[in-house]
Amino acid sequence: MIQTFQKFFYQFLLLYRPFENQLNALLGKHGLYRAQWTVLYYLFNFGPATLVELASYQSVEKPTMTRTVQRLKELGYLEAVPTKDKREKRMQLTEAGVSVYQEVRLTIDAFEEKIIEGISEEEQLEAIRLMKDIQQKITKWEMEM
Amino acid sequence: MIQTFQKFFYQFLLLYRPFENQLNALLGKHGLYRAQWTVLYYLFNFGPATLVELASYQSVEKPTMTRTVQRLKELGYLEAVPTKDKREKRMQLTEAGVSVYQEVRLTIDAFEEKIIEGISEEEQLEAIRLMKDIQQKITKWEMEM
DNA sequence: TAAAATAGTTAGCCTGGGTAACCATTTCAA
DNA sequence: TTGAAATGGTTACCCAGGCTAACTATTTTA
Repeated sequence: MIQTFQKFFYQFLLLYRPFENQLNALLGKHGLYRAQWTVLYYLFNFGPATLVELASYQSVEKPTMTRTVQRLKELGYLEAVPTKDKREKRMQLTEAGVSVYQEVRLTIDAFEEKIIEGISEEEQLEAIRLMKDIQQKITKWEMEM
Repeated sequence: MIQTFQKFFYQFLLLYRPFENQLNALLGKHGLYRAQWTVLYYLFNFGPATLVELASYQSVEKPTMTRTVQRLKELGYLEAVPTKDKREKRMQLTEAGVSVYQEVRLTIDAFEEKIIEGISEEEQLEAIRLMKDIQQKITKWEMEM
């Protein structure tokens, strides 16, 4: 007998691929990729962050984030902000970074608005809550393992 | 101003990585990966399918699915069923495939049940409907591009 | 103050996406 | 009815973006 939660997670996986494909297609026009985009999103909305903060927030390992950040730095979208602790590198968006984010945001907005059409704000908020909840439970599970 | 739908899709991306990480960790104990697991899931629940059907359902290209299917065949979990059309290869689970699916299912169930704890069946069904809806809209968007 | 912890990097691996080009077979239209 | 187009599948090869292991530099702590 097929359980509802099994369907739920299968559908989650099914949705991911076409979403990422289209996202990358749109980002590609600006020379960006998903992994870079989520870093821009984070820095634009939450302000400066260290590599460890970014890696932990996005659930990837430090070397993965090092590479993503390096690419964004090469593109001129990121710069270091000096801190007391000489080990850490706190990063923030450059002017170019802010303006490329805002420009790309328009393209992505058009896409996201289109595909979420017909779903009320309440439902969206409810879904966000649900996803956050699951994510927290995964973190808890990881710690217990 | 940060929009609700922007948050929604960012949270979606944020949830994907830790979920896939844990899924792969559990599957790894049985020598499997996410891409293979979703094929087992499909064949177990929906019965035999051709490569094109699988690829289209999971939104990947044919060569990607060819590779995934080949690995499952090497593991002895898949076999071809003869059809009229000599071009196509319709695949189904072998006995070993069925029993490995059922065995692994237990591990995954334990994980999925734990992390969806506290979310009612109604909410889950609602979320499934929502994700299916978005997926359809992405397909529509792709066709219009 | 020496050892442990933390921030970040480099090197090298692997999964699993993709495209291009191809073969075999089937379908369709002139 | 048959030649062209469409379809199912494969091979070869490229690339993003995950990972671990091992390292350096700095800070914290016992």
